Amino acid sequence: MNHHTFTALADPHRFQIVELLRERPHSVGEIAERLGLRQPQTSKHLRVLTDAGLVHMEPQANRRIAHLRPTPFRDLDDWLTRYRPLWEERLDRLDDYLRTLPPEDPAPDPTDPGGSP
Amino acid sequence: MNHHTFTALADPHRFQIVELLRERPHSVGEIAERLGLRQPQTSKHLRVLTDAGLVHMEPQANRRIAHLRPTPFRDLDDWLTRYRPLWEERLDRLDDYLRTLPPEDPAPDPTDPGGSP
DNA sequence: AAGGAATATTCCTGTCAAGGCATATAACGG
DNA sequence: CCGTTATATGCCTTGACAGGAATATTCCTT
Repeated sequence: MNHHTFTALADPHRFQIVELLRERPHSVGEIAERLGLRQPQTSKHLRVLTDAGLVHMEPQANRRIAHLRPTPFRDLDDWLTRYRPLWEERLDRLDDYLRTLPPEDPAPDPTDPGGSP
Repeated sequence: MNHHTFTALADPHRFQIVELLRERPHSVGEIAERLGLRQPQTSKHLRVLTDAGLVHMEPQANRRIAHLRPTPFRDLDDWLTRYRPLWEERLDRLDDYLRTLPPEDPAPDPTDPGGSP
């Protein structure tokens, strides 16, 4: 996993673009309009996504159509595979998992000076 | 998917921490030592990871043990599910996929004005 | 060739995040 | 209580990045 994939997806607008492209390819203008972005920022975001390998721009006449590229998502899925035991074997070590939950009893506020006359 | 997950994983050091915690929980000092980080930055990164919900800190005597929390990874996996058709149905629309690859034959440069004396 | 539409690039600015360093806090051993 | 270990926090500086506005580029149409 190269961190550029995460960097690209970390920006909310870029994430929206990716979600939009999941349905079908869109032109730059379409993306800008449907997401309420300005055209220059849309182009910039698409450049980041392209450099990260998430998106491929296909010139088509006057426009440029943004496609999602499968590879990085597959890589992400492969990477996640090594984390699946975390929640799939959860039942085998439930006690371990329970320790990741906050305790039930309301612990006294640690910011409270505690001086209760 | 909240973008904090991606933001947390976008930093190479934090990513390394997560990869380290995948094996087993580690204390702050262990993480700092094994990754060659300074202790304060390690604490800061762990705070970011904790705020993003990726990590749970469990006090244990003098130390604080960092555990990986399964939920965000599962969320990531669920989110990715909607993208799996991208590469799994690739064969059904191979032509569409091929268009995301650069052309094999050195096509004439479209920016070339074409004037060949 | 000219005008227009679609997109990219540049410059600017504000914001935010990461590392370095010093220091504060917390829990342990004696 | 004191010193030590483990960790957190605060302050500072620097670099990256996102958005805004203007402008450049590319391609189409006529």
